[in-house]
Amino acid sequence: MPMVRNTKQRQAVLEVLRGARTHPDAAWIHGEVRRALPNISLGTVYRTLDALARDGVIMTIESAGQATRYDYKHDGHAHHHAVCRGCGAIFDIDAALIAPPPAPSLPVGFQVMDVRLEYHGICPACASQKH
Amino acid sequence: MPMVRNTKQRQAVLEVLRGARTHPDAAWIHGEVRRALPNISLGTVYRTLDALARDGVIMTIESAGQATRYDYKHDGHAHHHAVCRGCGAIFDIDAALIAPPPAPSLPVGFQVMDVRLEYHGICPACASQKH
DNA sequence: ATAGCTGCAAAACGTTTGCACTAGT
DNA sequence: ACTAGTGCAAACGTTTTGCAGCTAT
Repeated sequence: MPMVRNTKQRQAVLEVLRGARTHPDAAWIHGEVRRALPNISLGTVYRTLDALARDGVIMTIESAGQATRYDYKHDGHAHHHAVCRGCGAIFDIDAALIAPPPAPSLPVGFQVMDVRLEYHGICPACASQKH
Repeated sequence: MPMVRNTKQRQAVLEVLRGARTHPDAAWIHGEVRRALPNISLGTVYRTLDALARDGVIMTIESAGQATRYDYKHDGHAHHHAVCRGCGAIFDIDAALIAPPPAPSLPVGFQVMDVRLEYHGICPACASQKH
């Protein structure tokens, strides 16, 4: 198995993600990390985010037709998301308010790494500007 | 409000989607629809899928780094998905086996159009070829 | 008649990758 | 020293879009 190195790029990306109050995409993260490491490349940001997601440190949120958003898993405090179909805004929902999903009939041998519950719809802001 | 036309392109795309036993992407759908309408363009397929998704007739499944998959909502027979992180394969899960999600603390005024529950992980095939 | 819809092709977009080099272990 | 990680830039695959012509209403 591969050894994982603790580079400043990885630290910086994680730091930005941990401090983010939103659910940023790779480009935004790149811009923020640049303030600490001006020469970091977007490619490295993607590679780092990929690794962090595979390690389960962060999670990804894919919205149709929009850039993938990334979400730091704060101290195992699980939460789900409400995704606006109009503007792509993402709202956090405390998982504690939702009953834990029961074990369903998954394919035999399927190893679950992540359960995600998403409410898709229209946020108030987008609903009001509709005609 | 915009009028929706019942073109043969739209009919054909819907027909293919209804008969699909898998969760195809736009390119596959395009190939299939071509058998009925050889001149239909990929752009039209995308525009049609977009409209159908907005109407709630079909749903989209976004996997990280892979093409968006489309899923016809058969007669309101709701189901959820298990998505393989390795190969992108999607397995259906009967929603009847899962407790109905309780009303959570959504943003005030948020109109829910779709609730999706996804189990992300590794399918048996991908797990066996790992070392 | 009049918009909506289409085909085409080009472009935009997010993301990945090959390479030579750097740096963590 | 060894090799994972990096910066750069080019390439990739998916999706969108401008436009002129077509077609359902």
